[in-house]
Amino acid sequence: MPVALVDCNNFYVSCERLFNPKLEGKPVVVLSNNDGCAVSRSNEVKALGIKMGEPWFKMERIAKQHGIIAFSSNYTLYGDISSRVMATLATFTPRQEIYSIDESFLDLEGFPAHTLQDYGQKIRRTVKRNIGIPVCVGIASTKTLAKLANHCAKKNLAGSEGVCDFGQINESARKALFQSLPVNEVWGIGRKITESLNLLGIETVEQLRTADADFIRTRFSVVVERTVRELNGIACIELEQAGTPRQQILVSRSFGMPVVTLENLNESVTYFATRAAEKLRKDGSVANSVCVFIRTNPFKINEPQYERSIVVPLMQPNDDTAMLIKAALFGLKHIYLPGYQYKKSGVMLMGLQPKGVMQGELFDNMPVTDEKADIRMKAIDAINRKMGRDTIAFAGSGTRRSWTMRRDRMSPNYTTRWDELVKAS
DNA sequence: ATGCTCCTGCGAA
DNA sequence: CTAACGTTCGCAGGAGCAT
Repeated sequence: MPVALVDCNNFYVSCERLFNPKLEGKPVVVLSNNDGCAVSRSNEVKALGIKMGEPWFKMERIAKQHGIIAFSSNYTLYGDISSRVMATLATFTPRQEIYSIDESFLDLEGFPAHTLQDYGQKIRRTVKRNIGIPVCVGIASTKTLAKLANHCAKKNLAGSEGVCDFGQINESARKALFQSLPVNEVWGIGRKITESLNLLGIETVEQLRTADADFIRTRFSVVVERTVRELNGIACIELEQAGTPRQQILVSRSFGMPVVTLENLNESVTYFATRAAEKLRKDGSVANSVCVFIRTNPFKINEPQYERSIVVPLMQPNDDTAMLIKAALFGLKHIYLPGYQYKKSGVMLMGLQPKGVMQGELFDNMPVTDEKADIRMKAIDAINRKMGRDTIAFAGSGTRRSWTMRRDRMSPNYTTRWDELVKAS
């Protein structure tokens, strides 16, 4: 019954601080790709009123004023730290769901109820000692409630000291707490649904919990109905353990500067298709179609706008980079129009299925694996894994890459590159 | 009336 | 100096189509 949600505090900022302790106590922010928006904020930055997702250029003035230190996002570093945290958390439960780069659900079924608060503290201490990352723990009878409990732990509500176990608070305290929490704090209740709920007079978590589930289902959806039931302690959302492969793979980026020519778009699309194909093979899947899209900058309202995508079916379900690039470029040629300032492109692999058991209708449409291509891609993957990305690349992805994203504020890859670690020290 | 595929909207981190 | 606003994934529901 009981489940814990462990969530790292200000995760990307905490990763940066791990290798640069001078950042402790200072206002630190990590920016999204292309140094665009704030995606992780230290408590000092939050206190300055800077919101999640705020564009960097809008906060630059206040940032200079208060000495905010900004980093480009270093996903190689965060991914590596994340896997260490997750491995540590795995030792605390027989069943773990890694929900995101900085969050994990732990099944605590069978653990004595009165020991859970201490167990949560033990988890915090261990992660802090072994990895150095601060985390908060929420414990409750459903995943939705555990998320909410985690929020309370983060805000230090109900005297939680980093761990909040809803099983340990009495009914009247729980009610008061839920009445004080706005409904948008609930997992699954975003901007739009909050607006609609507010129009119906539902503004607090307690009001949503006591709402009529059938009414909520007809007025909203089965998803929101499940949320209401979960708030009442009825588990509707299963713990998902790793194993189910992805159904689609998307690789896309905004460009550091506007792109006009088909040649440059070709380069970017070749590069993205290459990255996507690597993920596909890592999953052990094949794709049956490739979607490619391009678009101008929607924030430049005075410039002519254009956005288009196209799906290119493949003859056979496939995981060969060369074939996927070919399909993507074929699609791009059809949707490209000259004369626009393009800001972004992307490649999506769709109709994914496991490579091993590609089902065919007996004779018709039987997938034939191209063994030579297979061996070629395996060799390239192995070399790039060992020697670094793009040691062997497809020529079409270019070498100057004028379109690559801005990353002016990168920290070194402390844990994955010896040379960068040495330079940093 | 029923069952599909495709597309869009929404939410999450 | 200016201009500068993320990425990736799954799910549900409705539209459109075929049967």
